[in-house]
Amino acid sequence: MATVETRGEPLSIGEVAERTGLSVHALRFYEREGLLVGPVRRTAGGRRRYTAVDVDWLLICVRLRESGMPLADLRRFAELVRRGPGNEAERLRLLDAHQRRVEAQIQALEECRSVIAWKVSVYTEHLGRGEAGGLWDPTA
Amino acid sequence: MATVETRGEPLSIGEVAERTGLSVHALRFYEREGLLVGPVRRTAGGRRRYTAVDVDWLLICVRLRESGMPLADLRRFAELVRRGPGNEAERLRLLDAHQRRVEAQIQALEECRSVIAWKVSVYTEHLGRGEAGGLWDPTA
DNA sequence: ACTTGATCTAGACCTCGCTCCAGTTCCTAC
DNA sequence: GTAGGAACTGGAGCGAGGTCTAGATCAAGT
Repeated sequence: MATVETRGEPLSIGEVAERTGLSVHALRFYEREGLLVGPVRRTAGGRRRYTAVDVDWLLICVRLRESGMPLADLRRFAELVRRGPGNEAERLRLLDAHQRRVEAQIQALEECRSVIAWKVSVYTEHLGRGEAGGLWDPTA
Repeated sequence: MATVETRGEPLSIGEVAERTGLSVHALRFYEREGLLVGPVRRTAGGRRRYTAVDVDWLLICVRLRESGMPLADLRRFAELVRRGPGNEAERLRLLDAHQRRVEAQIQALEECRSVIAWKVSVYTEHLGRGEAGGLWDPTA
């Protein structure tokens, strides 16, 4: 996948924040919450050093979150991955279920869009007619 | 619009809850928050009696909320409508801005969907090959 | 009359997903 | 060696959007 150019050098939390769009706070929070697959490496001084793999995982997390997967599910998924091979079927079920939810979401949004578009057109037309009052108001 | 068959008879809060999908609690909450266009009528005994117009407005609210409009914006919109004619341009701006957000949202979701679909296909293929381990794991 | 169930109000409480703070330590540059 | 910025931990706080409780009232059925 290699979605992000990291040239093998580990990244600081700030750099990862930039690359993923998550805040530094959120990154630490995700870690505390067990949303990462492995423990993040540390420098001698205790600072986090993220690898490209960490970042790729985070980018997936971001997509899953963006599409409304709750942190709890994300955590379950991370656990499965952490446990290693053997549970791929379960991971697939999880993803698949989420995919369906996303599709439902898109459809719902499209319905909303058309309702809104209709309303927008009602107003546009009304204004186009030069404020000719009388627009059926309470719900318009 | 007449999205809902009400035959002119006012409805109780429970009936409106059924028709709009909002909970009875949420309906009272919305009212307190000034999200309705007019004050809801009451029976002698103090119970709310919703008209078809109220319900239509609520159905629009539901769509706007479903598509992520914050309650604050919904309140602003309700206020504009409450104030009566003359501010249609502002109402339009509000709706139009929201419409754009919805479109952006749909696009974002579609990107998420395709990322997820890709991941689903990785797993499906992997499982299809009969558990032939070696799936690049940490992010898979 | 009595039971049952829906509604009423005011306000406390809840979940989610961060965000921010305090106080400290690390590191880089001058 | 010192200043200044980034990162560290643990825990408190927050905003959104409801949800729920308590205790009372209303209304319909038997």
